[in-house]
Amino acid sequence: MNIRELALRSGVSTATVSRALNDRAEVSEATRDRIRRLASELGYAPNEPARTLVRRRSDTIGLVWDTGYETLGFQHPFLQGLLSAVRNALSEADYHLMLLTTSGPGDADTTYLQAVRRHNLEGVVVLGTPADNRALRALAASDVPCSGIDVALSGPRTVRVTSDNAAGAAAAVEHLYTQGHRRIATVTGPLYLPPAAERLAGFREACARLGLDVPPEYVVTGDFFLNSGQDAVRTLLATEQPPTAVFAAGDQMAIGALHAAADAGLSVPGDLAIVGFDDIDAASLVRPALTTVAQDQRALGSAAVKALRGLLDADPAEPAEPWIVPTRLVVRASSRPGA
Amino acid sequence: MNIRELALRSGVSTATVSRALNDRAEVSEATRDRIRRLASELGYAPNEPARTLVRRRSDTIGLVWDTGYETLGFQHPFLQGLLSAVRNALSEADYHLMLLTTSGPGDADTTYLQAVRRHNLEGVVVLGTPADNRALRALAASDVPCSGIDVALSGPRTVRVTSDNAAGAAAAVEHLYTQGHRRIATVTGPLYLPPAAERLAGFREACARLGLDVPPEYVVTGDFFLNSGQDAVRTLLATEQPPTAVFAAGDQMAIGALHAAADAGLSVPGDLAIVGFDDIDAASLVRPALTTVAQDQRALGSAAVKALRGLLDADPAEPAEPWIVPTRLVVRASSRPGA
DNA sequence: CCGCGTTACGTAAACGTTTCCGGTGCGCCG
DNA sequence: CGGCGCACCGGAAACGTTTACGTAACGCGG
Repeated sequence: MNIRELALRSGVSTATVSRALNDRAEVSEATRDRIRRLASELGYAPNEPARTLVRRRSDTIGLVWDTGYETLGFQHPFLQGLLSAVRNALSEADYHLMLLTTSGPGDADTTYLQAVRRHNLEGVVVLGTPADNRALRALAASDVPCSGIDVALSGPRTVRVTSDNAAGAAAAVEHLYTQGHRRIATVTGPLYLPPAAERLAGFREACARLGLDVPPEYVVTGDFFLNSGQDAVRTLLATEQPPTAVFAAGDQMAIGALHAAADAGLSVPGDLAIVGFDDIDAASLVRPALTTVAQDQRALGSAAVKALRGLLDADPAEPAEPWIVPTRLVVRASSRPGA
Repeated sequence: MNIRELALRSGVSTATVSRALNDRAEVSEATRDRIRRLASELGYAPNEPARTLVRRRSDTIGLVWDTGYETLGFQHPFLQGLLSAVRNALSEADYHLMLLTTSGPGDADTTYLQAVRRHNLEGVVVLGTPADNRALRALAASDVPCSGIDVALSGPRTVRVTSDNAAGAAAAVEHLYTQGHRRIATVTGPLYLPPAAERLAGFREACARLGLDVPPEYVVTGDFFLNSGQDAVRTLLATEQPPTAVFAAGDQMAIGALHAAADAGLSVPGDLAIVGFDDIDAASLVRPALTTVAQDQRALGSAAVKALRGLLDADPAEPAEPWIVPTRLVVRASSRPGA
């Protein structure tokens, strides 16, 4: 069932059918309706490859997400929600989605780019992948529009969308402050990662604004994993003036902090309040449930495709400015004395 | 840079170039190498839409995954690993991956099918989506090969791949038995879901084989969410002969069980041992860490594409039998007295 | 030397669309 | 009533491949 057959059955030419299905003006309303009805009756589906061949655009964008769990590095805490959000935002804008891969690490360093060119992709969104990937750098350096969530691409047509890490961290501090805490420590992520650095900056800014002293030993760097949070709190509790609250820049570390507090015989939040970042699934499952700075996954996803679409019909000359989406503080038992 | 231009620069015809790049035999080794070198020099990438148009196959399979977190029903516990595994297995087999969507709930009930036909997809794998979806049923009923992970499609060319739920549950029971437990209860998932039913069956089989009595009140049905596990254990502890161990058919319910035990002042695993199923991220984060029946996500993913490929070049007449991939018991503190 | 099989390549026809360039009718203004 | 614009539609050329078919050149047995 192709357009020719449909044209025969409708008694018109293929040109008219094409115009009818694509809502062109040069076709009478009567024949348009007739053709459409017949098309859906016969279950006609236009052949996309043929369309993109002649139109020279595919209405398809690519999705780069290549941190398999095999690479034991940083792993994005909530891919699932992000992916869902990106998918929905794209399908609302009538785009199709194709997953990209560098098949194997030792492969050519242009694989992403190759795939984009082969399929006529109009842009890509990059998700939770370390930016030091060779193929990714080549892609960003090209003229392909790239929108990275939590990853800073450097290239002529790239844009970064991210949560407002600084404001989120600041909100955490303010929350602890209003709960009466004055000695607040933090455990950070690896500071070469932009989100980790921004969260620390927000922490410092809020403390300064509130007039809180932050002695050097109150800032300990972790690696976003559970153990580093546990270790950090252990050393924090061994200081002369232990903090009464700690802000962990990631939920896994925050849960590690929970464990360290329990090991020390401290009650949370009574003796030590704890706030995390991300709102991963486990945050609401642990006991006490974790207060945390939630990232709005849906907003991140749709911002990423909005940013990408902006890139698509923007002047390639002017650089796009980053998209910052707000966070939301979710107060749970780990910081709420009443609970 | 298309094949014509490449042919001009190579001094041969487009036919020869095509043959050289596709490893056809009717081309001399010398010219083949020359053309390939030139192609990679010029950064030539063949136009996939044009290829699929003439070859009538796209080398692309679709991925159905439409349980947004918005539909508050059952959500697959570990999409991330599965997706990664599927992607890797497919790219190793030189297939491309396209994400499908039914844009909106009230849409036509043939959306998946439409997308498959439009893009010439050769098959789809279905992931963590409730099977009562209209669009999904229409897809399964068609002649499109469908491989479902943890979802039983009914149609002429469908296959289901799943963990060995029964054996996994049995392994959990055996483990508890060798730890000395004789009064073992279970909290199940919704029994209309195949995995939940199979896990219960495995539980019963193992108990029978080991000569364990399973009074009716030892089997309580939950909904895979945390609260149901907590409630279940609360009622279990209120029975005349409370169990000394409980097998929860999902990790979230197992964590709920952990909470209920803590609320009752019971120590885990001393007073009550707990085993879960799935090995979600949180399982290793909670305290005590959860013993659980881990599903092998990588194996599930690659089994799904193997099953699909089997479907592709199998006789459509004979029905494919399901693929069962083994589970692995991960023993952690919640069932190990020594810890 | 003729015929024939094989190897290596070229010619051109598809694949299913979209769109440019027309070409009908028809109404309407002058 | 002639001409002109407009609304509607058809013919055909693209888009970039693959591949069936044809055809040279060449080796080789008879």
